[in-house]
Amino acid sequence: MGRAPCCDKRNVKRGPWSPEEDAILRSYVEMYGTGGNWIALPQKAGLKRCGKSCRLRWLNYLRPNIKHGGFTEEEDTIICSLYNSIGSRWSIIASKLPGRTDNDIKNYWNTKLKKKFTAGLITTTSTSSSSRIYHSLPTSPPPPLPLPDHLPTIKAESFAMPRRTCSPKSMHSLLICRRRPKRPPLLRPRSQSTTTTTTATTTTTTTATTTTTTTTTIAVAIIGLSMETEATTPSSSPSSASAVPWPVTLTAFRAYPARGVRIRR
DNA sequence: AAGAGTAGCAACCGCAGGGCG
DNA sequence: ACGCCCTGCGGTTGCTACTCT
Repeated sequence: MGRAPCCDKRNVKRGPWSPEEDAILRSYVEMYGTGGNWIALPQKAGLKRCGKSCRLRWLNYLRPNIKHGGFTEEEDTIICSLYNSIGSRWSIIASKLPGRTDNDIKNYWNTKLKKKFTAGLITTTSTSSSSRIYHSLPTSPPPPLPLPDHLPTIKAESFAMPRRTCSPKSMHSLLICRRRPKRPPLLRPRSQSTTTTTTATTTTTTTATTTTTTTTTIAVAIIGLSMETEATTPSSSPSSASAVPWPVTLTAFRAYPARGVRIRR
């Protein structure tokens, strides 16, 4: 039996978000919350968007406390250390960097940091033997290790998935396994979007969210690595996290030029 | 000045896995 | 126990802006 699509793609708008759509989504979520159902949200809010698209837009762009660009050297080091240790678990890495999204970190890594890291311009501060081993293979995550027979069930709150409880199997998958094989390239249709050009500025003061540092420690224990992540991620400690109210967030809307519609290959 | 090449990044996709009836 | 629904994740695409020739 095939999987039901998350939405009717014929009737949803795709492509870049317009400032108007952003405003609608922001005001709706701020007023009513997500209601625990992103699928139903766009209809309630009056948006012709897929629920997944709304969620993504909110999480990566509209949500308060989001920082864009301007990665500090300290953040670079944290990202590299964690990538060195756990590979491309962007959500986990993002949970260590308040105000950063996994998408942002992923993009930053792919476009800039990977090159700097491979060129040796950034060094991780981890001194464990395993980290040293993986440091020699900076572009690859650690290889999969055998799944132990008896693993405890662990609350996954610190994995930025508060609703979930990780079974040993899913924890293994989460930490080690590649999720899926590569799919063939696809030329996706892009929707046309409005041509409005608006610049808006949103100022948000924030209170830092305390992120526990147990995440990687647990992960490391499970996969049998002796990693000193705690020591390598100074900004992730609860005390320092709460002591650093990260700066005011400036959100500038981009211009949204019209784009052509492309046909799926 | 114009075209080609490259970088940056927002957004999309499909899948895995947990929740819940 | 089972199957559907929904969320979250990581990989990828493709458009825009920038740089180079």
